[in-house]
Amino acid sequence: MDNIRIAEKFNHMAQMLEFKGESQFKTRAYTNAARTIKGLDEELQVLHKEGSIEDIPGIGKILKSKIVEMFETGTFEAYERTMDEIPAGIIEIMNVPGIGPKTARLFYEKLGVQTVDELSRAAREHRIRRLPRMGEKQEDKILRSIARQKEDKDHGRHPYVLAKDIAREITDNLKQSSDIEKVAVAGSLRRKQDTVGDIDLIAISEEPEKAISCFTGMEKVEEILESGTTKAAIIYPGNFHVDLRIVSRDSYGSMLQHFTGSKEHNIHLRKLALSKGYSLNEYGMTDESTGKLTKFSSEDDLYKNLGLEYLSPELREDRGEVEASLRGKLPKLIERKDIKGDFHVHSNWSDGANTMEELAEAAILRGYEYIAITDHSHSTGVANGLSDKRLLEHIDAIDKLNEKYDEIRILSGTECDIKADGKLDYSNDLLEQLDIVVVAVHAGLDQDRKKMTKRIVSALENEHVDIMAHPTGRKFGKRPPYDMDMETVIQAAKDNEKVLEINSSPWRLDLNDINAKRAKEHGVMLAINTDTHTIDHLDNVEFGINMARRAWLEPDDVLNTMSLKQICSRLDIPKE
DNA sequence: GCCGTTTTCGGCCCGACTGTTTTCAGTCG
Repeated sequence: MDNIRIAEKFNHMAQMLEFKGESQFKTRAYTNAARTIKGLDEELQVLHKEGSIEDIPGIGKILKSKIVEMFETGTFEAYERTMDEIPAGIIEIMNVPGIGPKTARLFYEKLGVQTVDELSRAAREHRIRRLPRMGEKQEDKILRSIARQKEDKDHGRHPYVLAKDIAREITDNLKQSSDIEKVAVAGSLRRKQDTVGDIDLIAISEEPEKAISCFTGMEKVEEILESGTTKAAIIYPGNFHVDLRIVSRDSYGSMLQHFTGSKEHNIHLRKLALSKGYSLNEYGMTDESTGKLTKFSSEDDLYKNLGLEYLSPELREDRGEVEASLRGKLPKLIERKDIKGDFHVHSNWSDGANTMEELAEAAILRGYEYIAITDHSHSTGVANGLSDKRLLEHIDAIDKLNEKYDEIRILSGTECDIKADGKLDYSNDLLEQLDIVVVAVHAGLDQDRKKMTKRIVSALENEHVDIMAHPTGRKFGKRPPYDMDMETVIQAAKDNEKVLEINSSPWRLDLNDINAKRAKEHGVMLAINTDTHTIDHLDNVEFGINMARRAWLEPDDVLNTMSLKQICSRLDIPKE
């Protein structure tokens, strides 16, 4: 049982308890514990051996005993008992937007509805409207929600890069309006999460109702979900749920902070405010004893008033950032200007679109000191992987290219396949001739956890290997991460002094923030690579940096912030 | 179910919008 699975069980338990009508505080305890566990830097199994599970905030005696029970049996008794009490489809019904535990329970008790399909039928047959507090509109709303959910394969989440473009289009549109003074992106998009559920925008306007109708009246709006005097929500093409909140100038800082979240971060701030005698909301801070409201026009002022250093949006996940800020121990997050090169780039020797020259020139344009050309190895036949003979020619071609350029050093490399048995695609004799060896898994992705973990670890034990590329193999909308034990892989990287990649492709972002943070905590270095296949991809480094910042990475945690000189000495590459 | 330099009991973040109501419960973020 790893942390992710334990967190999932607790989340599921919380939903079942909600349905049963248990105390909201009890269900919240499960939800909080699940969230905390997901963000842990250590496996609970390890913490258990150290006897420190109960030190985790939000986990007390009872939840600890359930975790231990899961180590032994894969589940816990209360969970199984609750599962028996509740029809399996109920949770799915609660996941339909607009339907919460109370409504799901009402449908179950009065109509016997146990699945989403049965709910759909009940709505079509107009049986819903006969229930208390239900009507025609509710039936419509439920049917639309179910339809939207069905056509949405990605469970309402969109890759950051797509959401960013949509947000740009909408904010550009709103800026045209004379009733809107300023528009800003908030929510998970501003926190630069790898995927975002919906797009949150805030706008300053002295004419809120005009601003709202400008938003809901945009040409491409597919559906208006809600439209009030200060807030509206729409569906935009591509199944994007977009929220807009209107704010006056003097509360802008409070509102931006509030709608940037995360929810958990905000809850933490409000508790902190309460402990100082203030109540915090999206309009400002109210002194509990005098009732006086202080508004904040900037986020900076708000954080200062709470006794905190300014927190970058990427950190606002309640993963220890508030405590770190109180102690003045916030990380100095990595920035794009810190990046001095790229270690994962493909040329037209394998499946890239550009020549080595074009790649070198593009890297020079971006101010890089070095770039590694890492074409595929022969097992990846579909990508025109290099045979042993072509790899030697590849090395020669790079040598020649280096004679041409003074501004940049081109490193000879490979993205070498880790075969199913953990052996590498090239012999050690060949690998030794390269400046840098990046390894990756591309085939045989359905191996079981044990095999996959062993396969990766044995590659990391090879003395010539430098970097493990896209370590979990996930691709948004295509495939989940392959099954492996991240704890063991991170430990192997540590023991063998290997670097783990943050792959910057917006469809991969692998490692993600949580795993990258774990790697850092274990003292493993990371590389932010782009996996470039056409020169434009070099700019995807922006997305990798987003992940790195969310993982609390500082320049010293990242290999490609080093100068060429430092890289040569670390990787044992001849200087000329 | 968790937690505690006011508390081992009694708290647990805060507000907008909708649909159905004639004052509010439910949901969401």
